[in-house]
Amino acid sequence: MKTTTTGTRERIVRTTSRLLQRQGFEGTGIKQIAREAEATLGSVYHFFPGGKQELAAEAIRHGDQEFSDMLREGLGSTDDPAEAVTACTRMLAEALHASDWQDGCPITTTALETVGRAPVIEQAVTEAFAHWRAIVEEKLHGSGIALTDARELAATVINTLEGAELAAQVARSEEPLHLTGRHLARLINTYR
Amino acid sequence: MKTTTTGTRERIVRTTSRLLQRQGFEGTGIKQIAREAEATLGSVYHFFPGGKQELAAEAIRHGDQEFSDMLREGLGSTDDPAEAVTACTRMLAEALHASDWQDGCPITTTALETVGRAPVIEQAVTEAFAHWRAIVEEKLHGSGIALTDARELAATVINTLEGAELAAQVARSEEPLHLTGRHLARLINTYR
DNA sequence: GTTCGACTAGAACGAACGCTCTATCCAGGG
DNA sequence: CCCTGGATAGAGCGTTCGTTCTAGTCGAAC
Repeated sequence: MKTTTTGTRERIVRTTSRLLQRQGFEGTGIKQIAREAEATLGSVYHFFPGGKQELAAEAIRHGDQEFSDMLREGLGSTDDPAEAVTACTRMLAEALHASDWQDGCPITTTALETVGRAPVIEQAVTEAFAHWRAIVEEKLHGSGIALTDARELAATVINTLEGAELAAQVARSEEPLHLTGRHLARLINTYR
Repeated sequence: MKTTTTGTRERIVRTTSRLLQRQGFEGTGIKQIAREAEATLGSVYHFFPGGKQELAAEAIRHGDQEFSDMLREGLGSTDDPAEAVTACTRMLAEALHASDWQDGCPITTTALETVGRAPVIEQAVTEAFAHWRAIVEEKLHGSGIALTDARELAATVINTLEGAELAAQVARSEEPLHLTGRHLARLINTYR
């Protein structure tokens, strides 16, 4: 049955995504993935014959979608681009706090662990960052900011969100994210 | 002889620091550390009876010092605080490029992998971030920026540097760091 | 009713993991 | 000359790693 099929595959991907987010690539074992996804090793290698790397790449793409959705929701909450970005920091802070500071960026840890040594994963990471930048860029440009400025700002917004989320996770505090929201808003407003 | 003693210990710490920077905590084995530091397993456990975690914490403190020195050097290169920060991004970009995009922030990967699960390491990470913020804060405040503003800006400067370095590493390009330098300078200048 | 392919199931492989343990080395003090 | 204790050396512990492989289940197609 198709339903069961895609069900198992998706369960594996989602579980992998969550585990990579929380414990990274090297800290997550395939057997643990199978166990927590309630699948067997055979199933995992059936769906992902490329092994751990292929599975991780797919999980990164899943995390990409997840984060993209959140960005779109936050950015869509208001017309003002500066306020829209702070809405994103607020959402990130809430989600991070709610997960007891466990769920930071879904791909950062894996990205850092595999940079320069796992091309399949690296490409998924590169694409994810490009997607996120594009989403922010579109919002900023649509709010009247010149295209080049919007593109550059978008890159800095994403990078700063990454850094702030790391800081918030380590400090177990929403403050770094809220502060980042204020500073990014201030920076954006210098372009209008 | 004392020289030999401290020599071995320090060789182990430096090697661990470099390996954690490049492959993270979970991706680095104690036997690999011993091999590359030209020490034996016995020596490693002699100096670090707390095992891998104690060794990692010590390596984090070493990376803390390393990064602190670089911050001080970059920030000291000019009086203007905005220019001083871009000097740091320039130094980071050069170092990252020179290492073939391998040597990013010395502690980020390990910090993310162990957050919430290895208190000894977490504390070393927390202290490192605090040191770095303090260094930047002192520079900004010394340049005439109000204390509260300087403190907040310092936090954002460090967080943004972290995010930009990650982006530069993934993209194998100095551009994210240079761009961040420009944006941080712009943000800082709004406070004067 | 049989054949087939997608999927499940888990035993087994060699290698590596963190760590413990005993043995040895060797300089300085008695 | 022996003794002591910091430092070195590495075999070996039990466990887990990623992966491979064979066997079995089961619905659909002919």
